[in-house]
Amino acid sequence: MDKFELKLDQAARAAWLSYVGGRTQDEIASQLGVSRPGVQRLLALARQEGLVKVHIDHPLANCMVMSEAIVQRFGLDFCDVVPADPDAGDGDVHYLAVAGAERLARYLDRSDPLTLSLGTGRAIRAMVEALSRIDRPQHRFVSLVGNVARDGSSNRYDGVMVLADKTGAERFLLPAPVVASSLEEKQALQGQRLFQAVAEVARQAEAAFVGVGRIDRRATLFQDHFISEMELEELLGLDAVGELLGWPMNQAGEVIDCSITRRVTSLPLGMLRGQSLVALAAGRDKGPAILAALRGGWLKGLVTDESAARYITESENF
Amino acid sequence: MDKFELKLDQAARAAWLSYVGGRTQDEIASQLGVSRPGVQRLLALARQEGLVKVHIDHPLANCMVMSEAIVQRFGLDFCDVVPADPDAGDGDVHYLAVAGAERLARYLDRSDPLTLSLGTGRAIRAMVEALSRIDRPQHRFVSLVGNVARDGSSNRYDGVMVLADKTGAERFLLPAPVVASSLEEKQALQGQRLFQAVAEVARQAEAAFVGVGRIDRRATLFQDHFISEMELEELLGLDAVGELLGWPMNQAGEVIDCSITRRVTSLPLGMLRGQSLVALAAGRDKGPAILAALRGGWLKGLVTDESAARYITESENF
DNA sequence: TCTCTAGATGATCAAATGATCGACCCGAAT
DNA sequence: ATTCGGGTCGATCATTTGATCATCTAGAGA
Repeated sequence: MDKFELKLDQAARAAWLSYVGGRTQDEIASQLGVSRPGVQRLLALARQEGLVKVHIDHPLANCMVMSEAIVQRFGLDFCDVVPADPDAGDGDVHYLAVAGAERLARYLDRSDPLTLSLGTGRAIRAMVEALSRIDRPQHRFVSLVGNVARDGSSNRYDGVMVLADKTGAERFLLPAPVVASSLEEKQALQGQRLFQAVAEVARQAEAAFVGVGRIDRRATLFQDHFISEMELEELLGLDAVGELLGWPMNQAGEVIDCSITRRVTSLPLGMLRGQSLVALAAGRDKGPAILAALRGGWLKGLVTDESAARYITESENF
Repeated sequence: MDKFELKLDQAARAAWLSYVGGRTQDEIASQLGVSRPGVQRLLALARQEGLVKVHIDHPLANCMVMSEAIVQRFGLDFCDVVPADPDAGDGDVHYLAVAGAERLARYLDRSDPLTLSLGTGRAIRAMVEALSRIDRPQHRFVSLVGNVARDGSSNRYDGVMVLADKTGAERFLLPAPVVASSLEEKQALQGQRLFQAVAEVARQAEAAFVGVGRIDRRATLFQDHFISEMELEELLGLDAVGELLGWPMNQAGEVIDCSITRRVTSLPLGMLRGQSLVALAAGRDKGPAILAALRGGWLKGLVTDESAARYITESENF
C-alpha cells in the first residue's frame, strides 16, 4: 500500500496548509495540483488518520474535555465545568455560582411567563446572589424543599426569597421542615391546602435548580439539624452517599427507602422527571454524591468544578 | 482587566467546542448563550491570543514550515520540500525527482502548445525519468546548456532527449560544450545559425527546470570535465559557491565575472528573468549553492529536500 | 442631566466549506 | 473482447463561516 503513503503525505501537506498556513481550500488545490473537492477529501483523511492534533492552551481545556465526557456518559443536556480556582478556599463556590447564574439567566431572559423551582444549599444561594438584578415580574419561583428546620428556624440558604426580590417575581415557599419528625406530621403537612398549592406550582415548573448534598458528618442535612446524629448513622449504615432535595441515594443513585425517607417532605424526585433538573455542586468531596445523582439519571444539567468532574470521570472508567 | 479574563475563558470554551468538539458555530452559540457572530469573535480572539495550537503529526510538517519560510523570504511562487528519506543513500534523488516531476507534469498537462527549457544534472535527469509517459506532441523542449563535453562526449544527464521521447514533443539541443575552450570558440559557436535558432526557442520558453551545481572538488562541472582542475581552483579562489547553467555565483548569488564565465556558452541567466526558473537540488552539501541561487533572486520555484531546506533556513536567520 | 464617544452587538451578505451525486476510469472475471 | 464492480473524480448545491455595517449601550465629561 505505497499508494496510501503518498495519499497521507499529500494529506499532511494539505492539512498543514489549511490549519497552520490558514490557506483556503482553493489555494491549496492549486498549490497541490488537485481539485477543490480533492483537497476536501485529503483534509478529511488527515483528520480521520489523526494527523491533525488540536490543543487549546488554556486551563479550561481540561474542563471542556471532562464536560463533554460527562454529557455523553450520562445523557445530559449540558455540563458546565468551572476551573479549579487555586486562590479559592475550601468552601468557595464563587466560580460555580457565576456559572450557575449564567444558566439561570438564560431562563430568566425569556419574556414569556416562566416557573422555576429551586432547591437549597450554599451553591444555590450563592448562585442567586451572583445573579444581576433583572426585572421579570411575570416569572414565578418556588422552593422544592421545606425552608424550616426542625427547631423552627428558617433555612439560611433558601434562594427563592432572594431571587424573587431581585426579579420582582412571585414566590412560593414550602412551609415545612425538610424532614418531618414523624410520618403523621408529614401527612398533616402535606394535607395542608397551602402545601398542596405550592406543590402544584412546583409541578408546573419548567426547570429546577438544586444542590447536591453529601451524606457524612459534614452533611448540610445534619449540620443544619434537619436530621439527628442517629438518623445520620442510619443513613450511613444504608450506604447513602448523597442526597437530592433531602432524598438520600446510594451509589447507584437509587433513593433509599428507610425511616427517614418516609418522613421527607420535599417534593418527590420522580415529579421532576419531565422537567430540566439542574444540579450545582463542586468539590472533590461532593464527587460521590454528584456521581450518584448522575447514575440515578435524575439530572438534565450539571454545573460543577474541575475537581468534582475529575472525580467523576476517574470513577466511571471512560 | 478582569473582563478580559472572562472573555478569554469563554473564548477557550468556544475554541474547544469548535476545534476539538467539532460543533458548528450555531451549536456553540446556543450552548454558550451568545449570538453566532459572538462566537465568531470569540474564536477570532482565541486564535489571536494563541490559545489554539495545531500540530500536524507527520514528517512532512517540518518540511511545510521550511517551505513556507523559504517562499516568504525569497519571494518564490512555490517551494516544495520533500522529507529526508532515511532509507535513501547519499546521492538518492528519488523523492526530489518525483516532486519535480509533479511540478513538470502540471505544465505538461496543458493542451495548448508549451515551450519548456531544461538544464542538466542528475536531478533533472531523474525528474524526467520519474515522469510518466504522456502524449503531448504540441510541446517543445529545449536545453539551456550545451550537451557536449570538452572531450566531445555527450552529456549523460541531458533530460531533453528523454522528455521529448516520453511526450513525442519536439526537441532542441544546444550543440556546444558548457564551457568553450576560448573566447573565440565561444563566439564561433554562438555565431552558428543552429545555435541561434535553439537560443531563440529557449527565449520563448515559459518555464525552465534547472539543477544547481556545487563548486568544489565534487562539482559536476569538474567531474564531468567541463572545466579543468586549474579552472576549478580559479573559481574557488573567487569565492564561487555554486552555479546555475554553468554560471558560477558567489554567496550573494552574483554571477562571477572571470575567465571561465566569459567562455560559458549557456544562455545568460538574465534571459530567464521573465520566465519561471525552477531549480531542483537536494542535500545539505548543495545548501550553499542553492542559497546563493536564492539570494541572487534568480529562482521562481524550488524543489529541494529537508536537509537542504534546513541548511537554508538556518543560514538565513529567519 | 445631557451629550458624546468608544466599544459591543446583532442583521446581512459574500466567501468558503462539506456533502451528495452522477460520470468516468481501471482492473478483473467471463 | 466485453461487461461488471469498485473506486475515484469533479460539478453542483446546501450549510457554515467570516466580514461588514448600522445600531445600540455604557460610561465619561460637561
